[in-house]
Amino acid sequence: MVDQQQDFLVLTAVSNCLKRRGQVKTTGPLAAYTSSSRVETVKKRKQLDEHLASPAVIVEQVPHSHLLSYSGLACEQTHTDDHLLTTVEGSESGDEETMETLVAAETLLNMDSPDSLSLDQQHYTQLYVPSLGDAITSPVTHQLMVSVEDIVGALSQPQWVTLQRESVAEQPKKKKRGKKSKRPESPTPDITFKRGKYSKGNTLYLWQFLIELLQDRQACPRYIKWTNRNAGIFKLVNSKAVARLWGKHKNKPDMNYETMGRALRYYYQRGILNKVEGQRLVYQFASLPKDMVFISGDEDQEDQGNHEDDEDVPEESPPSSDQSLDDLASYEHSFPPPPPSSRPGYQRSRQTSSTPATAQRHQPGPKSESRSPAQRRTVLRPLGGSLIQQQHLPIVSAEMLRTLQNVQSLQTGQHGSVFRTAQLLGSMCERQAATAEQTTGQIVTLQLLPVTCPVKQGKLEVKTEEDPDSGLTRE
DNA sequence: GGTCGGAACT
DNA sequence: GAGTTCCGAC
Repeated sequence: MVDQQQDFLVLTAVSNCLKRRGQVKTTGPLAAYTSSSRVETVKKRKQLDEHLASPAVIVEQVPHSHLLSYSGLACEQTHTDDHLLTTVEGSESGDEETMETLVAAETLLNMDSPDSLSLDQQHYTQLYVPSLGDAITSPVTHQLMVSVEDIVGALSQPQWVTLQRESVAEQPKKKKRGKKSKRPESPTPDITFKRGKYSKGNTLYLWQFLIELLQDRQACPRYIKWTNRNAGIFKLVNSKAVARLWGKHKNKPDMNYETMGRALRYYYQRGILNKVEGQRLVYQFASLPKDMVFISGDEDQEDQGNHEDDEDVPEESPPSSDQSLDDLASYEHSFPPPPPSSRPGYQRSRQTSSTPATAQRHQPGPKSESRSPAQRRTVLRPLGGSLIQQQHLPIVSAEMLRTLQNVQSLQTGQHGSVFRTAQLLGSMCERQAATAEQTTGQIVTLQLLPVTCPVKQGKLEVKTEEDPDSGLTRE
């Protein structure tokens, strides 16, 4: 039984990892066991014990299953389908309101569903180590585009990077007319989030929302896109659509770009955003989470400082800014939000999180508070050491590796079964890398493949499957 | 139509 | 506190 539970320790983490990556669903006792609900942990462990004799986990590819995680729904496809059939409420007349009836928008906006996990919860993997007696909440790193080396290095690196200001932004900002703002500076949040900060309501701040969109293949680059991802510069390709989505998220049906833009402008004062002058609808994050997921082809080719990472061709031609909001309809109909594992900025250590602004405070340079427009120019450092991998090659989740690290830190004698499992998984990753390197001739990051992990009598069997995306075949 | 920031408001 | 709404000016 101990071995079984230890295997579950690994399987739980693996399952969580895969679910966040949107590649799997879990059913059976493990699905419950891997719930992030701490309250239910003990109860579910009992369920686990009762079901250990039966096949404990089914891991399989689920199209768009990450949408479930994104919206905090249970990882059941049937549930998904039901949800996808839901019609967004508040349909209004007029062409611009077409999007209001779109299904996927609600999915996006269900990010703050009361049923959804808090961001904190989503980013913690709960490991139950029977021999330790208590549930251990292990901070996990969600990093989709990373190399193994980067992952290792990341564990001791700051979670936010301060972004460089483009040269165009070095121009002194024109002095605004009128009096100096008497509005008190809202204190820039500290670099460390208190756990549970987002648990109430799960409402995203606007900057978080934008980052979410920038990591969503359906929104980026269609409605919002990077124009220079290394500098954190993005453009609201379809400002109306973005504002509409924001309004939907905030339950403000009258939201428009003018209003949303005011909120964005307040970010100037707080050092969260900069305006890229001379370019309409173009803003810059003062800093970005290091676990940003950059969607392939979401960056303007002409604006890239570094083209090494741009072998990807945009999947779709970016629309014009005045693109009909009907386009948003197609987006929302097909909207598959990114898996939680790719959620930005919320790379939680045990009790920390951060806003871009707060991260900046930890960088050399002017304080983010009370900065003059000229002071807003962010002191940049290159992102060469970033976790963000420059090439979009097969990857392995950092969470997975973290899990392996956690497992491997255990005592061999006490957790032999866990060790064996970790070794098995580790060797699987190595084989993936070797195969990929042979195929591409490049240094390759690892991608965790969909795996089938039936538990039989306390032993883990891992079968890899062909990865339909990479074209690489594994044993 | 985008941008800006003050002011009052939620 | 973090926007939202409205506004006049550019």
